[in-house]
This record gives sequence, C-alpha cells and structure tokens, in this order.
Amino acid sequence: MKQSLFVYNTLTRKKEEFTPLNAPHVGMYVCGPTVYSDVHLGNCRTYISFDLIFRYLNHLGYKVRYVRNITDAGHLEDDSDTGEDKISKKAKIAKVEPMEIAQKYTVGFREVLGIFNTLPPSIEPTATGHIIEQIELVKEMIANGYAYEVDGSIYFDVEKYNKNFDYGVLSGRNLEDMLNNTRSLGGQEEKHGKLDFALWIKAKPEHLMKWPSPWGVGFPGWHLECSAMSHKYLGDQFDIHGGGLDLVPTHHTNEIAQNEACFNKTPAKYWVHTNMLTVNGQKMSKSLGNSFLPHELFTGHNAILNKGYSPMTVRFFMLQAHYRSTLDFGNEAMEASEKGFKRLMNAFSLLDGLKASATTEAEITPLRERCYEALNDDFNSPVLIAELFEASRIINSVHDGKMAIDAANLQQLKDLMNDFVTEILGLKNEQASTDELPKVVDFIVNLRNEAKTNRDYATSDKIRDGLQKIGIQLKDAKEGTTWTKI
RNA sequence: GGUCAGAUGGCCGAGUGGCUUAGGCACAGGUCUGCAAAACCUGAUACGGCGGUUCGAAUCCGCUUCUGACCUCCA
Repeated sequence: MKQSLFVYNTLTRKKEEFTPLNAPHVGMYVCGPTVYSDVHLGNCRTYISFDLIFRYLNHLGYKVRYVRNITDAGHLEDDSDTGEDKISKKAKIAKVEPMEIAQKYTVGFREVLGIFNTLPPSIEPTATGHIIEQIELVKEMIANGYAYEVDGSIYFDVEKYNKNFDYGVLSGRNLEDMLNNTRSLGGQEEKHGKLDFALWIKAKPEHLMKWPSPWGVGFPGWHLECSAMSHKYLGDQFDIHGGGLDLVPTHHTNEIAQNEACFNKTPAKYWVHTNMLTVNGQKMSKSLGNSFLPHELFTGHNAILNKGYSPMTVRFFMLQAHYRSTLDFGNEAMEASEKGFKRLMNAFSLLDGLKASATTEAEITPLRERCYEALNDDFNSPVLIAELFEASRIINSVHDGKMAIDAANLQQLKDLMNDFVTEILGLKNEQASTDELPKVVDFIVNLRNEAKTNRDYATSDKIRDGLQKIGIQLKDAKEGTTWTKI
C-alpha cells in the first residue's frame, strides 16, 4: 500500500530506504538550542522541519522517541581553553544567575515553537542535568586513550582518533585538508593538535557555572552534552540524528568522534540536516545582524518587513520549500504564501458543507497515493502541498456544483485533508472567531440582502465595502452570501 | 586560499534523460455576477554560459561565470 520511505543521509550523501533499527520504535535526536538569547526565525525553520519529520513518522505508525536537548551550559565562545561559557558570560553582563538566563530563553523557545504549532519532543533534557553523564564519557575517552589532561582541562586527540576512525566521515573532508586549512587561533597552547577540542574546561575562580570533577572544578565542552544525552536516552545506536546543516563540520563531527571513542559505535544510522534560511541570499544569523525574531515577523515591526505575517503563514511558507534547500525570505514570497495558505484553508473550511452525489467525477485514492509518494521521497512537503492544492480545486469545484463526488470519495477527501494538512503538515486555521462574531456578521448580511432584494445597491455596496475595510469579505453566490475574514 | 553546495519563467519554489503539466503568487482572456469578490476554465513567460556524451539533456560529463555555506559561535 504505502511505498517505503526514503531519507537523505548526510553520511552517505544519498537517499536511503528508511529501516528502523528496532521497528516499530524509532529513536530521533535533534540538536536543540543554546539558551543564551532569543531564537530567531532561522532556528525555527530547523525545528519546524523536524516537526514535519516527527509528525510523518508518527503517522506511519512508528513509535518515535524524539529527544531534543536544551544546551544550558558548556557552549564555548571559541575552542581554546580561555573560552568562556556562553550562558555564564551573558549572566555576568546581565548580573543575574546563569540559570535565570537559561530559564528565560528556554521558556521563550518553547513558547515560540508552540506558536508555530510544533509538537513537543518526547524528552527535552538539559546539559546541566547531565553533568555526571558527561564526566563519565570523559573518563571513558581518557581510558580509551583518545583524551588527555592538561592542567585540569581535558582535550580530545583528533589525530590519534583518526588513526583508528575516520574523523571526517560526516563532513567528507580528510584530516590532512583540515589540518592545512584550519586557521590558527590564539590561546591554543595547551592542545597537542590544532584540531583537538575541549571536553572539559578548568574553571577560573570567577567562573559562575562550574562543577567538581576528577580533574578539578570545571565545566563541560560543547559537543559533549549531545553525546551524553543521546546515549542515555537512545542508546549506543539510534535511527535519526538531526540538526542544522551548519552543525555538520564541527558539532556533529565531534559528536560522532566522542561516541566512537567511548562506545566504538557510530551513534546514528541516518544523519538528517536542514538547510539555512537566508535573507537576500545570505544566511540569517545573529552575527550578521540580519536575523529577526518571530514576534517581529508576526507584528511586522522590523525594517525588512512590509507587514506582519501570521505564524501559520510562516509555517506554510517554510513547508513550501524542501528542508534541504536554502529558503530565501522576502516580502513578496511571504505575501504569496499568505494568499496560498488562505486558499488552502478556505477549501478546508468548505469541506464539511459539501454534498455527496450518486456518481463521482473525483477519485481520491490516486491523490492520496501521490501525497504519500511526495513525503516518502525525503519528506517532500512542497510536492505534497501541490497535491493538496489539487484537492482544494476538487473541493471548490464540488462546492460550486461544477463537479460531482460520491459519499465514499467525499469521506476520503475529508480524511486526506485531515491527515495531511492538520496532522502531518501541522497547519491549522487561524480564523479564530469569537462566538458572537458569526451571528453579528450574519445579521448584517441579512440586512444587506434585504437591501439587495429592494435593488438598493447603494446600501448593499456600502455594507459590503464597510465590512471589507474591517476585514470581513463577503462573497455572493447562488445559494446565498458567505463571508471570510481577510 | 581550501572543501562543499546551488544557479529553473515577473517573484517564491518542486522536479527530471524523451511521457501531459509541478504548485503557489502576480499577469492576460473567459464563465458566473446588478457590480464586485471568490471559485472554475484557458493562456503567456523557463531551466546561468560554452563544449561533450546520446537517437534525444534543462536533467549525465567537462570547463567557465556567478552566488552561498563551512573552515571561528551559529539551526
């Protein structure tokens, strides 16, 4: 019935058939945010993409354990031993407890993702909650000979690791190139090799976030928390490991090295990476200053924006591009998505009022097949959406009495829209109307119809134009007048 | 500089060795309508450049130009 799912694996640079290690269970780990500032729209794109993947795997009947971490410690400013914990740094500036910073941005992160209608992960573990597990991994790496101590800090020996493993498996680079092309950074005198990275960093006395360890008081390096938490909750090996494309060369490369060095096993079978959101062709990032926050997008309060766009419009906009392509943000594109999304939602809302006929001119089964085909081809949401516009066309035609559909196909059509629009794409109608509004509008529409019957078009047009200005659009049809919020 | 991606019609954005076209938005014509809107139907505009492979390439290969990402924190 359903064809098999193919997933693009960064490890092999090919689309591969998805076969879980322990079906029907699927383990998926996605690198979450470092909570030291607000999430911007580019971050959101990644989590919306994985939300689609999570939702589709669930739809297929898999029992998915979706782990997405919160990095609330250990994220270095740079990879030298003078590096400072990002959370800790921000806390000093703001004169608050580090955990206050982490809490603030964790709450903000969840709030924003909720607004985008993403499902919460199964487990959302924090780095600070897994210091012991991280220390255990460091011990293991030292015992296995892949890590060394220098004055209370522990580093990972990349060149030694590369003798037994392939450090560049994921990025496709070889060690020699990396060694030749890495820019030399300051403050690295403690490291044996220029690619070596910190696993545990000795804390200076004034450092705020620190924990005791066998090597003295310190804090964990970035990368380590993901190895510790993915291992704890998903085991030596799990199905999917995901994150933004920019994590491939450093974070995920080091994560794989840590896991291999500890357990002699590659952690994940499929590595899935989402592409960047760009603005005028450039990656949206905090350092470039071209990022903007979700609430700025909703309200339109940002110099790049002509106006605000609703959360579901933004979600729809993102799903209209494939997750592995860069997506360029622009006002024109957003306005196009806004209209397209309304078109889809309008069709969706007509669904319940459709009348079945004895015969049918619409066959829904092949349409459903094509929807599955789209998603099975590496979660191709843009193609799926194209099919859903075909479904919309059918709905509109049936509604206009231009096409007949029988009861069986009508039910299939309803199921199709529910499954793919609501459940899998996670889109919902935002035309939240209060209880009174429909009654009020209906009342006014009746008044207008009286005027129309009396051929008092001046009055009827005045009513229609007035409502239009308020944001309610009337549509006259043979069966009567309908209305939508614009 | 090194490594890796990508260049598709007015815009966004899929796809692909030939089959009938992605799709959305915008545009033009039509149906419907008191007029409009919506909806439906029809239409136009395309695959960066130069070579090569092939019966046939926008799709494969080579070169070239441009853009971006990573190599430093980044989803």
